[in-house]
Amino acid sequence: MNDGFAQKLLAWYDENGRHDLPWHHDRNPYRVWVSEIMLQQTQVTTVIPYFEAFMQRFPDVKALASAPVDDVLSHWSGLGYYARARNLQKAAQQVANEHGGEFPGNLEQLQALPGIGRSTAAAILAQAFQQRAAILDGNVKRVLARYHAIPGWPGKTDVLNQLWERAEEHTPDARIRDYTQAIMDLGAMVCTRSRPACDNCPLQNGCDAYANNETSLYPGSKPKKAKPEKTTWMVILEDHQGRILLERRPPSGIWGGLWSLPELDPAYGPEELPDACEQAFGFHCGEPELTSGFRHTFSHYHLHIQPARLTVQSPAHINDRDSYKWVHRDQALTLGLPAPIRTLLTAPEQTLLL
DNA sequence: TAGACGTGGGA
DNA sequence: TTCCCAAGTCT
Repeated sequence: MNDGFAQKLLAWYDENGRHDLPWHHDRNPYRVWVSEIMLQQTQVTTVIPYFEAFMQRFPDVKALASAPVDDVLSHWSGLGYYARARNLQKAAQQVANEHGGEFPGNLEQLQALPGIGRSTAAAILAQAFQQRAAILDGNVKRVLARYHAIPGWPGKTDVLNQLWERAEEHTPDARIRDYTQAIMDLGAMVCTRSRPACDNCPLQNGCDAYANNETSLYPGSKPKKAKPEKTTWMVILEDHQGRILLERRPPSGIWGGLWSLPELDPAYGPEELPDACEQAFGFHCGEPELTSGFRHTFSHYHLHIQPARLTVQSPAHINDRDSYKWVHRDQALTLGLPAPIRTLLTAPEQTLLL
């Protein structure tokens, strides 16, 4: 399409875009890939320190492929969506073993790697290989939904298909790397979710939503549903050496693969916790110390985390050595922990008023 | 296809 | 306080 969309965007980008993000330096497929995975559903300012530390520890595909998975997860601790980290390493191993250590330079083979979908594959192609490919992230969805006044929530397939069609139309042959960055920058800096800066927008002339003074209607909002409330015991089991028991969470599900505090069924009453511990872990505990719990909000539900601290009375030995370990607090903080558990262990005064 | 999957910031 | 949602993908 030759309506000047890309040209206007590129001219704006040259003057106003973000040209100095960490992954813009030493640009290669590996760095571009890692940055794109980290940036999924995650804002730039959050990603930057994680990206820097990750690159220090895992400078190339080989380093990532051969690292212990716990090491990878510990560098992801606090970023969220931990399947991204597990898939990242799986993909690194596939690149190392099936592609001779070099990233494939086409859409199909990139998308075949775990964690890389249509948009991320296109972003890698554009940024690292300078090949024409259309991306469609949250920023681009917002820009295009407004520019073309496309109604409906982008979570619906037909809306999404319309957006992809427009994304493909506008994507130019030349300066694909800059264009890809430019349209994301416009969405992040000008065509923002609330109070877009239409006065500074290079696409104002031609924007259907602006023409009708209806920018707030696009993109259509997601249908709202009440979040369920869940409750759990999180037990802080402490042995006579001052170590606490950590449990490795199952590979799928919330906080998959991370180390965390053992959970106990919320149906147990406080006085039943010692027995419950004996049943679950095989050793006897003293009376629990209870504190006020706190609520943690996830995307799909609220979780009431009720901490209980118990001192282990009998000698502590756990059969499942792969899923449990005794560590001191300082050691625990070097592991991949869920953010609220990290807070609980780092700043107990905030949650544990003992 | 709808729901699962984290966390932090803005309104 | 509460809701929304951000460089999406997987099941």
